[in-house]
Amino acid sequence: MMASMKQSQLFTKTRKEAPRDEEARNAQLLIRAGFIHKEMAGVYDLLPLGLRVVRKIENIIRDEMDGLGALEIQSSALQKKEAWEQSGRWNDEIVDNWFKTELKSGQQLGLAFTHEEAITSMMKSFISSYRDLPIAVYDIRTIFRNEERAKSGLMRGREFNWKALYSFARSKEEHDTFYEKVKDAYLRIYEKLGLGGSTYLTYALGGSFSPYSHEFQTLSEVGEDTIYISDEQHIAVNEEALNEEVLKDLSLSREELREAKAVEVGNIFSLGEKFSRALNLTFKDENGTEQFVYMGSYGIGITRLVGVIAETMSDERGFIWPESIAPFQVHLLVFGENDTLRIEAENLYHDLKNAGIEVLYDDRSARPGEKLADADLFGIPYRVVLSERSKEQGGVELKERKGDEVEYIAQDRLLAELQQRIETI
RNA sequence: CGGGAUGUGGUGUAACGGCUAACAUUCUCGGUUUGGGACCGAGCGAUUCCGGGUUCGAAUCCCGGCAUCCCGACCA
Repeated sequence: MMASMKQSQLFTKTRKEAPRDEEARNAQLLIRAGFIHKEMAGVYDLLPLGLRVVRKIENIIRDEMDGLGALEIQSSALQKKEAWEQSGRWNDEIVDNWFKTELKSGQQLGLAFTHEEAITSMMKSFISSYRDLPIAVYDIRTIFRNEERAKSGLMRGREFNWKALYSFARSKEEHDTFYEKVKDAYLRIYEKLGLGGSTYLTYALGGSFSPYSHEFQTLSEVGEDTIYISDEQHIAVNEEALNEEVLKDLSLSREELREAKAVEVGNIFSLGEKFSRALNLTFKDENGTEQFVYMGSYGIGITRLVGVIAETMSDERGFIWPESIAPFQVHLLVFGENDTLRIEAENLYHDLKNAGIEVLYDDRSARPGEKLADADLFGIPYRVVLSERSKEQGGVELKERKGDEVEYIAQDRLLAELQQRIETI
């Protein structure tokens, strides 16, 4: 992926009007700005700008996964039926959102919607002794879910990108320690994505070996979940798990909780021996006794995160991406066709680019109005304008997308100014 | 999967059962323009989702299918 580029190279186009077949704000804006293209209901192509956002989110996640000591792999999308039969999940009565297909030979295959079975099966090749553990592997890839009803743009698709982390431990204690570290890593991820304030560690049902599981919910009006928030502890309880037992466990009372709509942006599960028993993933302990591996799985819906962020970090003119995931850091615009200005803009572009700043340079011969409208729509954090007017004011104009303040600064000070402001991650 | 709505140039819309399916935008060409999606002129672009039916005549009415959106159900 190029760090910087000229806008004239961008083949996508912006639109003034949202397509009729999208009602969700996230999809309307992402399509208007040319970040995604709709293939069919619940299925979207990631275009250059959208892909850049996704890559940045992925890299934030990668850093945190690496920090946990997890190693990245790439799992296959085609999965064999046998592993799923061992866990009992091949049956459509149990899992109804499978996409299944078959080989020419007639052998049945599944299109991955999760990887507990596949990874557990795979790890049998690599785990045999307590010396091999603990292990954590993660995977960032496209998965498929045959949703009966796709909805809300990127929020609930049939094909989407996600990150899955699987952990393999010798004991519950070893697992629990790792689980807590993952919890913290997740919170740091949402923080880095600019969702820290609106994302809550949420207690939900579904824990195999505890009264509840943990999920991460981000406030949004388009959310499908209702959560009850404790502002004091910055945690929440999913409506489905709002019972006396859970409240007591968390030392919470109903009175201090407030209700809100939210989107599930991640979840973490202690799987215990559920899959290791089903697929017979074992290790020999120090005494030579065979034990089942204690597992955990941890997911983050990357595409859905793009949807949530698009939904919440935008105004009537377009996106307001946080610096950490904006497709570019700086949007450089030049107005008019004046040769001197054009040369200066070109030089500025190269200076910023060579300094390692990600610049989108609008070198098109479009009119100012169109360039400004596109800049607002794209939502790149810093907008730099070079024009006759800016020259009269002493150099270039600098404006942050999120604010209204316009500053004029000398061209030779621009780089230093930007370097000072732009967060380094 | 139950219910509702909608399908018309690339995009957004209009058109009483009746003229060559209209307007805006995009796009192409020429000209004038350059700080909030400019203006003038000339063009290109449609099997009105698909199939059947009613009618002298269907974008329009009826039936079936498909697609998309929304509500619900569902949702490791």
